[in-house]
Amino acid sequence: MAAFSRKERDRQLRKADIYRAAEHIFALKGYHKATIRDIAKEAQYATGTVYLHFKDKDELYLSLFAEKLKGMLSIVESKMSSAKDAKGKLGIFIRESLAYFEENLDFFRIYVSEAEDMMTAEKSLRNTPSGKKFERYMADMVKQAQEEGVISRDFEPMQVLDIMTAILKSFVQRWFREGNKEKKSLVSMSGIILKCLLNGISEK
Amino acid sequence: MAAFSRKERDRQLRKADIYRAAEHIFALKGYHKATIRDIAKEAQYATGTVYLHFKDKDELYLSLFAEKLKGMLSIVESKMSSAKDAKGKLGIFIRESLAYFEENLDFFRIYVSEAEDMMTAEKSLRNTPSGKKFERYMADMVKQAQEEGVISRDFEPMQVLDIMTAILKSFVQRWFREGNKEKKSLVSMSGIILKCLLNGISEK
DNA sequence: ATATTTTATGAACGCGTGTTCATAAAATAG
DNA sequence: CTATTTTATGAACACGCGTTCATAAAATAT
Repeated sequence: MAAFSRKERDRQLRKADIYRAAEHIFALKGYHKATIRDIAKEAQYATGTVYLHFKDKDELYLSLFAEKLKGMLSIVESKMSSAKDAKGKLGIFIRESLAYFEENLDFFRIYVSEAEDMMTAEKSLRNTPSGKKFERYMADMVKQAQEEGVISRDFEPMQVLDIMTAILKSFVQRWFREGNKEKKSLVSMSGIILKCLLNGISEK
Repeated sequence: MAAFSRKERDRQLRKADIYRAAEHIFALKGYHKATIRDIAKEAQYATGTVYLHFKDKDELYLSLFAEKLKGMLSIVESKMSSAKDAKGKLGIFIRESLAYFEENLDFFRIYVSEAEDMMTAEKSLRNTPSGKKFERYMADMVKQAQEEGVISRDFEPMQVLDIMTAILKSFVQRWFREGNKEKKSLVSMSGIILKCLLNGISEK
């Protein structure tokens, strides 16, 4: 029993080594460009050893991801419970999530941009004449809105674009996920999206 | 001259065939899982023919992406010019973007989730006990907030989570992009993020 | 009709990488 | 100390896929 327990502990240590290495390599190169060889080398094991602990690359990645996120959720949730009203909880959720990100920067680079290679597409547009032109146009629009007192000056114009894009994407994603193609058109959601963007999720 | 022009036209037609096929296949399988063979087959050409029109897979993907987005931007921009104030422009931006998405569904499935295979990570959490538990916890928090009159009932609880995540991600992404690790901590942005989420980008 | 140039074809090549497995090393048991 | 079981190793294998290229077909010119 004691023997088993030590062996098991050893096993866990090895697994943790590999986890750490995987975290680092995945964060550095993204899922596709990270190789098992990379990870094994970083952990100072031979390639095959990784397979003594994980069924395959997918399992390694997914379990790593799940583990991290689980850790974050449990911390965030426990901190949230100290607030009594929902607004307080919301604030804590945001602050504690950010704190956890900051303590696990390596990892959350994955979360923020899985498949960062593909982002080239969006980036490449930003370097294109028509892309730059559009960005300028939008930035000007935002500045105008700020002068008109419609948009707060707390945000930089480019940041407003980021936020707009993020919210838009989130609604479209949700729409795809629900297969709403029959029920409701995307365009019909314009109103609520605009409201969400301008006034946030708060009442009134 | 006429001969040249017809040849050129033919060439463009072929290229368009391949574009269409690529759009379809990329949208269906994502960048990595889509193969040149797939695309060629869909376009009813031989594999090698694709390379008569595009240097490599990357160029095909990037130019497709740039072309589509360019088209969208020019339409959206032209429609926006008909509004005089910034708020009107904003509304048009959102509506026309959505309309363009809807007319190019195949393609925008790419845009919305490049590398959709990787999303498995986030999804897999949603199927995990602790993930489900957390979702319930957050949903309850949102409901509570709605009862307290803090969050509008216009949004479903789950949708609020989506929006929160999207905004959070957008801020973190920006932070990474700017390499602000020295200047400012992530946590210090909690306030503005909460404000953005609750009250949107509008003044006051 | 024949020769010449252009375009299309898809089998073959090269390479990267996930995964396995025969072999060696280490740990444990007797 | 020897035998046996467990664990580690990394070369070899398998496979998918981007890319090329010798060959064939089609188009064009003579």
